[in-house]
Amino acid sequence: MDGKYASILSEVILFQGIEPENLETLLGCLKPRFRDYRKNEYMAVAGESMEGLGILVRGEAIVIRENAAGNRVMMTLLQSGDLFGEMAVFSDEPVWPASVVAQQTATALYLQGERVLRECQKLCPWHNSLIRNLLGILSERALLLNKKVEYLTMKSLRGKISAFLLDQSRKAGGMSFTLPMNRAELADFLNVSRPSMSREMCRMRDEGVIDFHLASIRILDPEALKGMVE
Amino acid sequence: MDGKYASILSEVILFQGIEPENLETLLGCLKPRFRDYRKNEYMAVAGESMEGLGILVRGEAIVIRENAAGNRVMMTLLQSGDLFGEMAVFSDEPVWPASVVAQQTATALYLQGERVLRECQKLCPWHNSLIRNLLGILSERALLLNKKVEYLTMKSLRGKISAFLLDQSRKAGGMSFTLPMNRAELADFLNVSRPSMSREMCRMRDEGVIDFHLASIRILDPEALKGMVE
DNA sequence: AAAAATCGGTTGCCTAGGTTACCGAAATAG
DNA sequence: CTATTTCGGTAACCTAGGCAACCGATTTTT
Repeated sequence: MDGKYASILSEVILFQGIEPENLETLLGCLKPRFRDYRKNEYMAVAGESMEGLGILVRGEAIVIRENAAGNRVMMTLLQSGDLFGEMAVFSDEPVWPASVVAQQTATALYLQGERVLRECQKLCPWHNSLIRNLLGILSERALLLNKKVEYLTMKSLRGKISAFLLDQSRKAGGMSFTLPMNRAELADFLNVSRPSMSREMCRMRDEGVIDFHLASIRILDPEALKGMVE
Repeated sequence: MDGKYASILSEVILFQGIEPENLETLLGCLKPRFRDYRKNEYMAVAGESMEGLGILVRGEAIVIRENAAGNRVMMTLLQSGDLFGEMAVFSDEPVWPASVVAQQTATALYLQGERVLRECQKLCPWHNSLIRNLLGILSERALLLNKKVEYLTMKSLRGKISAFLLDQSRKAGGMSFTLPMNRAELADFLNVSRPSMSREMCRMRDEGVIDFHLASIRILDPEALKGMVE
């Protein structure tokens, strides 16, 4: 196995809890295929059948959705160490749900789904860690998507903002916290227009429910905010 | 192990590909906990930490989301043999993402996440099938949610309808197919109001893009429909 | 330091689609 | 066979929020 990417691979969440020396053995079992890409080259095309679970080990790539009309929407930015295709490999008919395009010269590694699932000849315990990690990753992904569906499902803009802020405050463990993204990104995440969101947030501030300055938010009236959800 | 539910358990997707006689042994390994519920009893409360992956083996239950204001939204109807909590058990902090309420006298079985992941003493090969099934189920769930996010993200009602119909026709493998749900349910799924959806669908029919009568749909101009996505 | 880009707030205008309410057809019950 | 319920379509009305366009404040580039 190419040792060039050892330091990156040991950082990959998929291999968490597996010591570097064991990782080498495990990779021997998994027999990954490496592939290099040029800038702007398609690493995966939505709808085509997939070879295996991808791990980006060098460079950057974007996950995009292209609709019939042809306009691209960037969904995720992949960086070195990130996984891609993890949702689709183990499904009934493994096809890429989105396209992946290299943003620079990049290298990816692919693990065949079958090889990941099959117990290796050596019955190595690391294989078990791998599957456990995979289940954890998929669970988190599904929960995140579930959360997103919740936000998107609310009919009122105020409801979306309130739900999001309450979740953030819960995560931060207090009434004051810093937003993890800027306004444009947040508006995009909640699937609303930035000016509308800005307008609504200011209204909420005028009403004394929240206070904020740029990315720092403070919830003044949590109960009122809860009442605004839905 | 209680053999009373053997016939139901062998039908559960989680145990697909495991022969009934082996299933018994496997269950011996997994040591599930059975629990009976009365009608309207809470089987799980959103936010509380969970004991394990649930399988409904008798009766019916609903998965509900209750917001701060207190109004309930039914998310899924669980029937005998259905899984619940599969997204959360293997995540970092396993808490119920939604509440589950028995609709009738019901029985559920819980599998501890740890016991599912841990290789059993007998190194049984069925354990492997179990994990493989689990990965498959989680993948499908995540993909479904992904699809739903796609629909919800479209800003125009026409876009949502078009995307949905194109997906359905792809699934059916032809330009004529039958909708899997009625108007109210479809409107709910796409998160729009029923009258608005009806209005838009009729417009699309007037324009000659689609034709329909109740649940049977026929796409007349696929290209035009694709152009309406996004 | 000047120029350019990024970011967040603000305004006015306008329309997509929500809401309510009603109707006829079909399915189901009694 | 009548009564009731469910389902889908229709119309009038109205508003939440999208859009475009601008501004001042920061930050980054050169």
